[in-house]
Amino acid sequence: MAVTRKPSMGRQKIEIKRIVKEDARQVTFSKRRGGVFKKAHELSTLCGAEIAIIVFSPAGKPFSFTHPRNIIDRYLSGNSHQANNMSPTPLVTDHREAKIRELNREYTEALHRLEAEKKRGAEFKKMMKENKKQFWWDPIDDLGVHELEQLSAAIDDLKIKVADRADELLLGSYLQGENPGMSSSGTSHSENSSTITFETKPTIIPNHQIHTSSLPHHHGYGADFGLYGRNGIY
Amino acid sequence: MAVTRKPSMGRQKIEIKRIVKEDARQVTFSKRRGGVFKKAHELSTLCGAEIAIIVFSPAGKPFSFTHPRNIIDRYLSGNSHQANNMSPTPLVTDHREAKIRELNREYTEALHRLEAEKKRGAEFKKMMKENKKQFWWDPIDDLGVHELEQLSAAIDDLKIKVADRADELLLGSYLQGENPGMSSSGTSHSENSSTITFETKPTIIPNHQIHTSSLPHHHGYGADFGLYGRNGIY
DNA sequence: AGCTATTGATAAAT
DNA sequence: TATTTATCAATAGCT
Repeated sequence: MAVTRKPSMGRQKIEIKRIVKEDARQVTFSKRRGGVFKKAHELSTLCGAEIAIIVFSPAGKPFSFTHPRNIIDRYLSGNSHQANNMSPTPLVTDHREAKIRELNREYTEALHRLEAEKKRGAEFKKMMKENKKQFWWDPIDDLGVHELEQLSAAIDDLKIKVADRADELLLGSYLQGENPGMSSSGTSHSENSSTITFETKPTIIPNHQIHTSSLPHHHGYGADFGLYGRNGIY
Repeated sequence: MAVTRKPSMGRQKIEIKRIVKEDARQVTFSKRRGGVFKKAHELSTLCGAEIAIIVFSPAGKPFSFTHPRNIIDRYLSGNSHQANNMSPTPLVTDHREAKIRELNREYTEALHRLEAEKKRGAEFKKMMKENKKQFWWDPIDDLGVHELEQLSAAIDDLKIKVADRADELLLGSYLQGENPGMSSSGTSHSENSSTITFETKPTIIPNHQIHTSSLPHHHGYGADFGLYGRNGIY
């Protein structure tokens, strides 16, 4: 029954000017943000370039992409503490570090929750799998991969966000002339992180290398730029 | 002269992996850098989003793009002076690059797998829909997606919460020695006014100019960017 | 979220 | 490094 035709206008040319319709703007933001991040990833991969991007959605939500990821871990791991004895403002520094610890706690908590959610997801898939015999083909393992990808991206986002902010805080007190020295280089201690799955390592506070994830978000080293959060400084 | 016209192969599909040929890599970098910047510009213009990008060419030259222009500057002008004369440590750099390649490989691999999985998943869904009557239960449209969506929502909440908290911390610590009369109580989101909001307060002095090197700078769109050179933070 | 028709980006070749 | 061409890839408008 050739009922409704669905030719779709396809892509139409648009002018590059603010999209007025709130709804469409948000949608476009999401789509294009992904596009920019993807392009950034390709650029860094193809050319071995280091790149970092931070973008705030029209609603003020922060997103970031960096490649490669790194450095932040060291700051979070606590290596920087030794340098504090010559910080310009001990009180402020202490205060900041307290904040950071608190942040880490929240972060860890969040990761734990995510871990739980993840388990639930696994259970679900397992359940599904038990019924696979009824199908001529078993798609179970593949289903949800797309969703999981999103999950992974979300987790990475979270990690980066926290890391970035914490890093910013640290930089303020850490940069006052000091040499990190870092004798123990953070080696990839990761148990061969699988590709797609999300590795949630609830370990940020300890003093050693930590999380590594593999999807879209990474943090660059050296080129760290900090900036005020979405609410600016007002 | 009607020479044999060689219509050019036109664009060919390429794999996202490090381009070995030095020249080609540099050319691609230039082209794609421009592409990414353009995309960033469009994103910010279309959606009123704020964005900052910093990228180092394979040769180590820094490029940047930001919109609005001064987000980064504000941060750097207040904190970063003197941050860049630290040891670059070539050894570390080499190690880093190796690490980068490894990450890239894993990432690309992951993407490929995801793409394949997605495709298979889609086909399966389609097939299922056509034959769903044959099964005692249709897991595709119900469970899987629904569950995962909830999960995703939960994650979003966490992300927002943590990000908000981080912002609050950042703001708080920063203001400590600057503007004590600032209350962060109702800093939250206003339903709308998604316009660019980063202006408002030029806090801190335009100490300005950290070291922008001799940037072969941007695409002309947005702005400039300060940063700690790639060796800055070590 | 998925789908197409189009526009836009760009690998090759010059 | 810039231009041109032929394709590939991103995405606007819908559902």
